[in-house]
Amino acid sequence: MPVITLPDGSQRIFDKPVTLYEVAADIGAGLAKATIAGSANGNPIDASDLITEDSNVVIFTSKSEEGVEIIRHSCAHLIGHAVKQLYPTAKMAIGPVIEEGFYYDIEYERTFTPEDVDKIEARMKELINTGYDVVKQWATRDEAIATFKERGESYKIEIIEQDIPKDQERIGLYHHEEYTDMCRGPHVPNTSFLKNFKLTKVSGSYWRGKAENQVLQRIYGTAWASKKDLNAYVTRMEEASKRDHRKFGKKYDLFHLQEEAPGMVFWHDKGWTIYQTIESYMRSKLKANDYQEVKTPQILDRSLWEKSGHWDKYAENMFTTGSEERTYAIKPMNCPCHVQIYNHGLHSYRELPLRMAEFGSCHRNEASGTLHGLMRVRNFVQDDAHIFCTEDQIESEVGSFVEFLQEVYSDFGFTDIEVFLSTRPEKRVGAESLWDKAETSLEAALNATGLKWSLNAGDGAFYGPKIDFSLRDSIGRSWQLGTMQLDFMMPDRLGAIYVAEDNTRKTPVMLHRAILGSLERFIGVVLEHYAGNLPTWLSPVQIVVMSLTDRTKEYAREVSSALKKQGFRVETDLRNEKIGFKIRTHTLQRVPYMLVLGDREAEQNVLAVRTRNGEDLGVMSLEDLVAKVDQEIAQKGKTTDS
RNA sequence: GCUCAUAUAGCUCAGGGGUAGAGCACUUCAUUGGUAAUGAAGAGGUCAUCGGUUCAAUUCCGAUUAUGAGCUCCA
Repeated sequence: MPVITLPDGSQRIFDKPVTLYEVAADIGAGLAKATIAGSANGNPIDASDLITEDSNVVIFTSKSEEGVEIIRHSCAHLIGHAVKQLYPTAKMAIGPVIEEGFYYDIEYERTFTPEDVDKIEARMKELINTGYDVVKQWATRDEAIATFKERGESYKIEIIEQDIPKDQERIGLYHHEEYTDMCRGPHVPNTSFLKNFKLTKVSGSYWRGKAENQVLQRIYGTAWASKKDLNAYVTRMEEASKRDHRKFGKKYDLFHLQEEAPGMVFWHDKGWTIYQTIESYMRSKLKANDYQEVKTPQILDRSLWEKSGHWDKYAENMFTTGSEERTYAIKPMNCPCHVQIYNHGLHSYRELPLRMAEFGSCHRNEASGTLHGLMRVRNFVQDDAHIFCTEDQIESEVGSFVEFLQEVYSDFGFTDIEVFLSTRPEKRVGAESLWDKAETSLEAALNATGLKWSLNAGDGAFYGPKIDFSLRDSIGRSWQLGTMQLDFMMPDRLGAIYVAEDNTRKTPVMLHRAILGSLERFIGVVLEHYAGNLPTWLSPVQIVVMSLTDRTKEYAREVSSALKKQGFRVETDLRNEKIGFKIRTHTLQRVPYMLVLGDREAEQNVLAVRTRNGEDLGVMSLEDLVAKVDQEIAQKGKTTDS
């Protein structure tokens, strides 16, 4: 006699065990038809599963997040059905759901080509159109093993033997006509729920993600509740690839990378202008927030890195070099250097917190396969700083840092910030008790800021736990930029001390912090965020002055030099070309303001102003333009211009 | 680093066992124009690097380097 309680609190009483589907049908025929799966007392169940006891039941349709996730999971199974029909010798490994989609890892004697993927997708569509029922069957371990043995699915057997807990007796098998897959489920009851999918790519992967294992082929796909959602996803992906910062790097002549310096950027004039604009902005912000700025060496003797712990825990990421039988490391971080500066002279507690910033060039030997444009490089500069303080000051330092960070992000047009707390990783230095203390105090400081945060267990730095700040860009992608890392280890290892109020010598706490992270990466993020339309304060060229005919060349030169004197970044286009051509060129280069100077303007000593968005601002005086652009620059990224 | 793919002019790309082509950009000439492409001519490439096969390799094969996608989100 199960009593079913629905999310709205209403109850339905049945005189015998019922399936989820029957519960839905009892509520309404429409709901029954839309039912994908559900949950009973919080446990996900299939539509065909029997509910035997009193339960709180939730029904998932394609309108719920759970429903969409199940659709994706079932699509993965459908890859299996199609692949086994087309390529009977393939072996299916695992087919999980990922963010916005799914994949299936498959072993096959040759690599799948894009044509194969097209074929698989076409077969999947055919199978969906037949609208067959997915039949679930509970099996014992032995039955499941026998089933997969018969089918030659060795990966499935390995999963049963190695991954499914020994005390779990029931295993869910899902029959897609002649194809059978194993899953904890739940799954859709019929393939007609799977219409809105698309296979996206194929790539290599390893069984269980380990490089020493069998190489598998991974077919990726995406699936959605409706055609509209699917199309929106496809558009979003296209939009993201249009925004690729590497394209902008070439198109706007900002930077390049070349074979001889993998992962290290050649900044061209225009890219370097953006870089310097950001760096000097940060410099002024740091001054305003009571940071001192320093500069330290790039190459230091191995002994220092041994003391700091880097040589031990970070060796594979460090470049080394030698001279006269000494070994040096090229610095991957600035922190040990900052402790050296701190250690010159004796500090009183009265001097703390002492905030030390450096735009120091660091090198990290990232694995070659991970390099990616400006986003993942081997040589970069962070807006790095270390705060030496007492334990009591941690909370207020974290608090003022968060304020500082929010201010900076909003100047770049970012408002959507996510916060993560990362705790002790496997590879670490320092006693457990110190880690306990560090994690507790960082968490307390984080709570005091009132920010919402989530836990990222095991993701801390080797010397301490950290808070990471991610932000979402204009198309919803998340980028981890800012960080605040608490370090009880390094000051002690490198002998930093201060004289406390009671005249004893104590070890300060060190906070490693950055707001933009690597400037290289940050510029990549900003370029993609604005889709190349940098706000005027960041634009490498802010105004272009164009002569209409050779008669107005001289006037154009005068205007141009007057604007340069005002501090604007100005280009002068005196080429013997038609004005339409010049406008096109500079519009495509996304220059915010274009000045057309013909005889009329020269006579009246005015400027005809046009924007990169095709807007004609009409005629104005030089003073008016200066005021307008100055005001826009002062607003930084908080403009609505795009 | 590993798997797969890619590498041709400054850029975007076509081509193919007998040493290469387009568009844009560049240079020159004509044109002096009013808000997203004036016309004509010209110049420009050791076809990533190093080997192998071949009468002959940019093309086929191998290695190297770089680049791209992926390699974590567990049946």
